[in-house]
Amino acid sequence: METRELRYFVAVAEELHFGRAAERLGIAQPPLSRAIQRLERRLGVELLHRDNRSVELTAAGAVLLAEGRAALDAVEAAGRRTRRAGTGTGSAALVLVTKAGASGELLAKLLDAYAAEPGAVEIDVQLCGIGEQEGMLRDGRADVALLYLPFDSATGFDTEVLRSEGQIAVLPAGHPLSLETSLRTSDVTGLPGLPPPRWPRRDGTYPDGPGPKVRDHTQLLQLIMLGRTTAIMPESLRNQLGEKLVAVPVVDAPKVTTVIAWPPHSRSRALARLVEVATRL
Amino acid sequence: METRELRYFVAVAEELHFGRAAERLGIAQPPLSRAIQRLERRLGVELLHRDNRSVELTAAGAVLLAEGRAALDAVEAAGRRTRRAGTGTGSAALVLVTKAGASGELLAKLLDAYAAEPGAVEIDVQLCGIGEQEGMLRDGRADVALLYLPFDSATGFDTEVLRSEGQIAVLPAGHPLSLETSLRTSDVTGLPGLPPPRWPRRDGTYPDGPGPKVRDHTQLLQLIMLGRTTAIMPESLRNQLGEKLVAVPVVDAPKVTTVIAWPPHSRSRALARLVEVATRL
DNA sequence: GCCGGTGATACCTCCCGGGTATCGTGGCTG
DNA sequence: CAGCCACGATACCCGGGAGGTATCACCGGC
Repeated sequence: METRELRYFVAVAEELHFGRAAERLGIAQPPLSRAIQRLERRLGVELLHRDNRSVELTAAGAVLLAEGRAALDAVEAAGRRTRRAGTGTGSAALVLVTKAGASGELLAKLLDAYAAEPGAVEIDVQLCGIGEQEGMLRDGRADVALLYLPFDSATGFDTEVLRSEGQIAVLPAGHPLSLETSLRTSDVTGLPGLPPPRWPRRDGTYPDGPGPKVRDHTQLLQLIMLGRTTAIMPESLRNQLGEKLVAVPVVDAPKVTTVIAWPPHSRSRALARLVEVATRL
Repeated sequence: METRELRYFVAVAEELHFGRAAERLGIAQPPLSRAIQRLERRLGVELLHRDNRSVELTAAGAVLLAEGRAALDAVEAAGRRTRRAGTGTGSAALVLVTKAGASGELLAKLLDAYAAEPGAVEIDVQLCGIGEQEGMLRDGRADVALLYLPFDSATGFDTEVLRSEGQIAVLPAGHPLSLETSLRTSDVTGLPGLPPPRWPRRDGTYPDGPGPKVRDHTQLLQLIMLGRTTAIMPESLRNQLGEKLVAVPVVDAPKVTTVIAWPPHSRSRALARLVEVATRL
């Protein structure tokens, strides 16, 4: 199976429409139809059910969509990482990705400690939005990531645990609950007039609900300050809170584990060193 | 990057010889040379250093070799799993792979429990040699595996722990140590006249050393019975020992953990059910 | 019944993958 | 030191297939 065929199939499977898929791929519709037919013939499997009015995935097609995406990511990663390894200054630079707005203190310590190592290479730190890190690691835009379980998913990566911490509720100063010394999750989520914030989904849309839409942490803190919402977050963010905000430990919230994650087949010397430094912190 | 180019590059990188690589690929040498040149030009990176007498990998080439193998496995997996999903009886059969000679008792319980579930699909059990399981899971020949840590590596897979057990030393009956109630690793490995067995490597060759070559567990037990070697193995294999063999716990040997492992992007209903049943055992 | 949208087919072109023949270059050997 | 040989690169040719345009076949809706 060639990657071109996979790309074509994934496009059609996502659009469920040959015309739009062809447009997205920058080719005409007939070659696309033929390519899919050939693919089906070669695999001996019906991938799409064409109903002369609508296109839908068969069970086999759903499998190929999931597996094909993963395979395309792997191919893309191979290209990107090779390019980076070759065009670099000789010693390949590493790309580390972490969530924008996450506690920078751990990252700063890691970068400092690594830079002090002999033979340290340049590390390119990329900040990205919620849930993007896994994709970047998978398709080669990044080599290593700091992930926060259980918010992020580290499935398919090798990981080392760096830190585990509790969570705090962030409340506007003066709120009745801000006088408590500890809270439970249910105390915070069910507050009348303080609905939980709504984070964007991967496709940029927001779930329905009464809470305010937020895109990042500063926005969120601002909204809490204004008394419009409240939130539960890792306790290492406590020192990023301003004057008007109060943090109260939430005893039954799940622990947040910070891990350093990398693709399992990585064999880079620099990466191994970075991970080693991280675990020694 | 097309998979054909990746296959070509991996062949050359493994052979470090264009002629042999071309032969292995079933094409002539000139097209192979051109394909590699084009790949290098497109990536803008030198992958191989041709010295008019020898071919060697550059740093970027080494990266592409590792990443390319992974990508090719992913593409192959996509094809195989799709084929299986389509040509099956409708409800896709799962392929479970485990080491030949491993304790079958846990597997039997798992298969029985799963078969009793409503909507259970047929499970094809494949036995394979040492260290082959990861490859089979990676390239789609299998969907799920029973792995034994720390012997096998589960990096890159999702896993659930099924069991953890100690290890025993297996000695010929009558051996002085067989009267002990517990041993340490160093008691067993340093025995004069009882060198540890040699297992084949992935390429079929054996490491050097005095011990006898073994291919599987029955062979190994036979050799222990003959007083030619001795071995340390998980205690669940105790009930496979015959008359002439004695098992003694090895207190400082690492615990052996049996896990069920599957590729992280699997979304199959049947697989999820199987894993759920396994964790309930 | 006509129209519009959709995927499939027919047919053409041209690029590129693959083949054979040959060259250029070094290392090895007699 | 000359000739040979091993090996990758180059030159040139051919055929298949990828991609384009024009058109058909089917069917739902007004």
